[in-house]
Amino acid sequence: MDKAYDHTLVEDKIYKTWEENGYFKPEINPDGAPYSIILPPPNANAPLHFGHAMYVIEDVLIRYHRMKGLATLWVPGADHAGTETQFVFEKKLKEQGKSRLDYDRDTLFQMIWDYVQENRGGMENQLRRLGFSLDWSRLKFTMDPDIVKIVYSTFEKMFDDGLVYRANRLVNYCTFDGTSFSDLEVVNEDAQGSLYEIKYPIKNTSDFITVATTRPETLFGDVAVMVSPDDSRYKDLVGKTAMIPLIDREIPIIADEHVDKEFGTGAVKVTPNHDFNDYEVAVRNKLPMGIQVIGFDGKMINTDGVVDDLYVKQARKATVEKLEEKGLLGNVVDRQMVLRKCYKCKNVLEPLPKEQWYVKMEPLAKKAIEAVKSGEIKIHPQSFDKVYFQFLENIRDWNISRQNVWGIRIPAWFCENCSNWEVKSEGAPEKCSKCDSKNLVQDIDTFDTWFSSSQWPFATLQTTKEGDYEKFYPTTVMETGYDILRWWVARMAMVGIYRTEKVPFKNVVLHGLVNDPLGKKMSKSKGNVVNPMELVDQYGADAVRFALVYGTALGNDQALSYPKLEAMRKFSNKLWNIGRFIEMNQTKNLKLKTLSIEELKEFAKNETDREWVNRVGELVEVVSKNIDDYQFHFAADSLYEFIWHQFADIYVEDVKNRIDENSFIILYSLFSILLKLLHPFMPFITEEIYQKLPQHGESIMTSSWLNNG
RNA sequence: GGACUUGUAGCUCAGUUGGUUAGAGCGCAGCAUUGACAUUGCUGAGGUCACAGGUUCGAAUCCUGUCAGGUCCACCA
Repeated sequence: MDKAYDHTLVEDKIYKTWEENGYFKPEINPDGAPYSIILPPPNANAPLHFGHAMYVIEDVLIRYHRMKGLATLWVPGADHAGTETQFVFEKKLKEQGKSRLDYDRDTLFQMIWDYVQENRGGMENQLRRLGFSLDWSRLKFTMDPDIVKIVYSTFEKMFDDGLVYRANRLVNYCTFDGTSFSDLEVVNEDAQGSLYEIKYPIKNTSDFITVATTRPETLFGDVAVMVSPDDSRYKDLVGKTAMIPLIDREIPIIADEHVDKEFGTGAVKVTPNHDFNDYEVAVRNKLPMGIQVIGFDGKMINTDGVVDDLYVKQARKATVEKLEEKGLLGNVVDRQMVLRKCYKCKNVLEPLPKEQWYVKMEPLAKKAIEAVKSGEIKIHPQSFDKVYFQFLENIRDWNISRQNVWGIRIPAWFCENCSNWEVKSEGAPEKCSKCDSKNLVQDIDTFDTWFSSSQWPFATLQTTKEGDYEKFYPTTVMETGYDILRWWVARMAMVGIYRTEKVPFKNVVLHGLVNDPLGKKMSKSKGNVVNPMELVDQYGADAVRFALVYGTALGNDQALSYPKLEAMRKFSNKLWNIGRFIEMNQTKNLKLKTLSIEELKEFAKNETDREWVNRVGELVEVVSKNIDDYQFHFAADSLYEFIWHQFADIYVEDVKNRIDENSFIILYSLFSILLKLLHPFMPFITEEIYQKLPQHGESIMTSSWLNNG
């Protein structure tokens, strides 16, 4: 063995051997009980970030259970990531001076498809470089035809069950990305704005009613002015007619509970097409919805020529100026307000009326809540179950339509003759089931990516290999970052239970975020993103893996620590040199032979040796228990402290001075056991040492956790 | 407004059902060693465990409150 461990000579070579020998497949333990994890599918076209490197936790679980003899299956996959990918692709187009609007739907889709196919391999090889023992023979992509088929059948079933419906409501619409979003994709941001007072003339009088608004440009879509029912100032005006300034359209003055008489002027304009609250007010008071005055391209429409074709921001300025000219503008005061922004492009979202597909969530949520309350699904750490319940208990219906081209197209057809919607999972319907018309047009929208990913556990297992679903579903563990508990985990629970009548996973294990060395969230815009692969190059995959697990309790965020990475690199070197010490002594004609803990208890005659046999025996228990309890940092900490500061510093130093045939066999046996205990965390170096020393099996990966060999 | 989470050594963090003298890595000081160790070993300094109460034989740990950071949810136009 070389004097120092060099990971660059080891890792790729070993991974290749593992993969070629089929060690990642559950079939290597054909008689074992099933243990399964579905990898949260990374975005197919993007390189991995540190969140993905945290999947090391899954590899620890898989490798540990594989060594315990279970039939372990870890299914890799890739996500088409609709909005994300189209966003990235459009940015590329923009660099070439193009936009999505320059292409027809099919061409654009094909371009993105090619782009994603080109990039897919990169992400997959990065998962390999991290040493993840994924069964690549079962690799799935969210756009595989068999997956799409399942997604379609779920949609059709939901439609038939009345859980999917089409409704014309206000949606969160991004006029830059050209699509609507669900409530989860809205980012609320505090901002400084202005509250404008605007005078609305009262019909047939010279009086005004003054409303306060942050959005003067939407007044063209007003359908009423409202006041609080118990506001004495306006009592006489309720029931009268006001005139919308600049266009002199007549609207009623109404009273509604929604109004806070202390706020602003106590009078509010009602614009149902451009404000969520106003929409509800209109429904409640049976008011008309009025006209849409902001288009889907972000430009004003239907303003009787006053500000038509101006973008919202310009329109606001222009409207205020025109109001001022006419003497209809009152005070303008600064106002702290909340802007609802697009999570992706950070522009302000417009509430706009649009017909979309919705999933009725309440019945689904009920069962998902029950699954956790009954303990059928366990969340680790448990404190996150509150977030889960909070989301599901207050859930609103889910808008699953996206106007992205990149995505799974919704299998719904509109009858242009009778306005009926046909939903068919297996190909276009020949004719309308209501009126027999053949004039059917498919919805151009695609599914929210999370709609397909909500089906991932059963969709993958139903399409990997014959018998997988029966054997491995429900999966044992779903491990992911806590940041997508609501986006993904809760939705998988709901849709999984709906489709399979079983929970999709028995345990949810949530890890924290990896922040930059200063503890700040890594983000491209801040420019503080560290590529995990560079650290793998520098420190080795084992050191990176161990550093991510060591010293951080499950579910807690961690700051990336270079000193810790360096410490773990040194730890691997320490391990290497214990191996080297053994190898060197072996050349002094000492026999290498490995015994199990039980055998060693018989074999060890002197008291010191017996004590160390017992201590290693205890460590086996501690590490096993901590992995069983998802307390990975305890396991890692115990291993680090014992191997270095007990085994190497004390035991090896002691044996050194009294080495003989028997003590050497004990030393070597104990070391072999330590290598195995460490293997789930540091797979490459433990394999390399294991194979450098004789009397071992062909791979530590497939060796037994408790029995030696 | 509601919820969650964090506050422990100079820095980054562990601290498991409350239980001797509160730990690790890095950093710092001193000594030793070229050995299995591109080093390592030994010794040491460094902590009012955010603050204030309370429960207890005993609190970093449990309870209440305060302060500070972070995150999420819901929000008055």
